[in-house]
Amino acid sequence: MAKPKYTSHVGMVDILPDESPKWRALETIIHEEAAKFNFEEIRTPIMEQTELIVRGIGQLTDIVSKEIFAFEKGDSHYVLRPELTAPVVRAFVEHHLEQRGGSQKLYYIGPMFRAEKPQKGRQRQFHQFGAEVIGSDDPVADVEIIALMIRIYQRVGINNFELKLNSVGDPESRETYKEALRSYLKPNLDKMSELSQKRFEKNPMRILDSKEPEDQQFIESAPVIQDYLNEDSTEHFEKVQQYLDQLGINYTIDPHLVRGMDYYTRTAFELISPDLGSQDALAGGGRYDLLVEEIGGQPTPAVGFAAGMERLLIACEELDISLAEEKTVDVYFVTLGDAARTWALTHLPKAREAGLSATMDYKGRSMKAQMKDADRENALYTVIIGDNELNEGKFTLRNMKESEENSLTFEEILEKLG
RNA sequence: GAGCUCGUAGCUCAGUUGGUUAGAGCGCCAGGUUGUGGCCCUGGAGGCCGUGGGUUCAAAUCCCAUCGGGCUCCCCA
Repeated sequence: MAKPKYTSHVGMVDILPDESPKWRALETIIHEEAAKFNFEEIRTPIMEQTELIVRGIGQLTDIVSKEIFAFEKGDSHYVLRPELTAPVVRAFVEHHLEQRGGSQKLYYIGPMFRAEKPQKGRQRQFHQFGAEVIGSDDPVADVEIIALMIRIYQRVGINNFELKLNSVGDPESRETYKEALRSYLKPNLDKMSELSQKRFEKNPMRILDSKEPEDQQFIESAPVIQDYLNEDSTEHFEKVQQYLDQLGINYTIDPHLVRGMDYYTRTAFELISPDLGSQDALAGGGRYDLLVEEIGGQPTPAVGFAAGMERLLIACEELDISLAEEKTVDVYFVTLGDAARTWALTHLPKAREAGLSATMDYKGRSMKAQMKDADRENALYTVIIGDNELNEGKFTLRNMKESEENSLTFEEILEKLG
């Protein structure tokens, strides 16, 4: 096929009319379930200051080091947001949302941008929904976040997934653990992957996440963080597990689960789907008790999740779940002649005021073509308007499914369909 | 950043060891029915065979490059 003159950028895809209904259906589910959990929606700009994202997510993370779309204009440094936790926290601090009292329970839906090579379940512009509880360090908040996340998948009809859970500790526990990890890894460091060697000093925990084959033997018998958690973190982690048990939410503890953003503390979790192939993470999240302060606010504990909408929709495809029903239009005005077209144009608003969806042909085509169009548009009814009908004030109402016709006044038609 | 693979009509794809005007199904438009959709029949529009270069009397077909898609590694949603 000859390439069109203009195309969308690599990894940035159009959501076309045949696809948009399922997106809208998914968004409706997210809004409804978030509302049931009493979360409020927040919408932040697509672009943020580079410094916020770098500080918030971490200089050494993959996201910041190689996946950021950034550019300058005048003195301002812009980035297209790669995730929304840091921006939401920025908004929380900037607008003093803590003054609203209680814990802020916020959720969002929107596009994110990461400059990666696209593949299945990975686009450069992709969409996430997510939720954050800012201002509580209670394990109840962690569990409510997880419950909301899972609830949305269940509403959609996706039930086969695995929840992986870990605690990455508070700063104190983490330092002790990192030291233990370093002394364990050090003797063999030269046998490990280049990537792991690079991470050794600054972020040795990410080594646990490595998939490099040469690293595996060392990772397997590495010390686990659970043994280094202090009393507070241990208790928090146990409470989270206890509450999940009480809610009947299944999970597996994965001591090697370390997430890609530096800001996580204590609870970390991921939702994995066997229906996705290589990019199998449906959603992920955790607690980030230090981020608010890092960004310039008062020390404020928080926890949240983010979920990939494309991946959710891929899972739906695999599971034959259809989120949206076939589109229909209530009534299609079929016109014969100019007088009929004028009549139709001026009566469409009346049908719409009566609560019906209503349309007509825009191209002055033959009756047969109009009927065909009405069929293609899944019109429930057609109203046939010609000279006879205009003279008598009665129109032919055709039920397209039953192929039955009645001769009725316009008022009778509205009453019947309304 | 690395690897594999594929680019022929709007879509899904045929195209025989290179050989005349490049095909099918679906979709689109129109007619068969001068006021009736779906089924059927007939016809039509629509392709510089991704792009550029090379080999050859001759290239959709062979070679090189390039761009784009898909998949994979890394990492993440």
